[in-house]
Amino acid sequence: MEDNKKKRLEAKGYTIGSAEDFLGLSGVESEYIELKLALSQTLAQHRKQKNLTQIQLAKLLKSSQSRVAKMENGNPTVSLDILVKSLIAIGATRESIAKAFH
Amino acid sequence: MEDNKKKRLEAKGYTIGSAEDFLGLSGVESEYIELKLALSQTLAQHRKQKNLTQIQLAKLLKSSQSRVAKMENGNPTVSLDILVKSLIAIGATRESIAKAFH
DNA sequence: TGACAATATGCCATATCTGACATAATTATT
DNA sequence: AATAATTATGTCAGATATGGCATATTGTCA
Repeated sequence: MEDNKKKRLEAKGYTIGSAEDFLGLSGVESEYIELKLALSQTLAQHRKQKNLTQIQLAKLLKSSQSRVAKMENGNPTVSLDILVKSLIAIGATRESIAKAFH
Repeated sequence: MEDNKKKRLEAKGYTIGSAEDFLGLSGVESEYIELKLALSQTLAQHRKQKNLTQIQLAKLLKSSQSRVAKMENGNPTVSLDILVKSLIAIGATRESIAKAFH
């Protein structure tokens, strides 16, 4: 568990120390990150389904393309709040948001 | 809709302008607030089910009693992130978190 | 391959959230 | 009712997230 997983997260900007630290984090923090990634992917799916570019979505959300990119990549500076708000704004149902949590 | 609802939200610290503004907000923002309140209540339920005081939960979360109180009341200065992290920390399953979104 | 559209990354000033503390209000317990 | 225990509210300095811009990278199509 996975140097691969660790590297994937590090590549996205998460700070991860030693292997032990990483294992130690596996409680709350890692589950939270998983949820965030699930929401990120859900957002990207909804955008693509609507044939929108990140720029178009950014305008809809009154945000910027760069932030949309970060949202869709689970960047650590992106909050659950803005992910959920964005999903609502793009028309995702509560049910489809809930699915990401399952 | 509902001076009652408006007043309930205002009492919790949400800034709500004219009735029109409030209706205007009824899209993304109000749905987001509803979700947050649902998570707040879920957190309170879990805490009570475990017979913990807010102080005990605060210690578990490495936070403070006052912040726990705000979490459980849907205070606008509380983020979804911390609500979800707290739910995970208290042992809520992903499924039970998802239910709040349904 | 080159040119163009789309997405990703780094950075920053401003805005928002955080834990903590003090204290008020509410709710048991006697 | 009085006291104690619990929960709620106000405030603030420090921490984190925000949109936006510049630029890099990747993908697409001629």
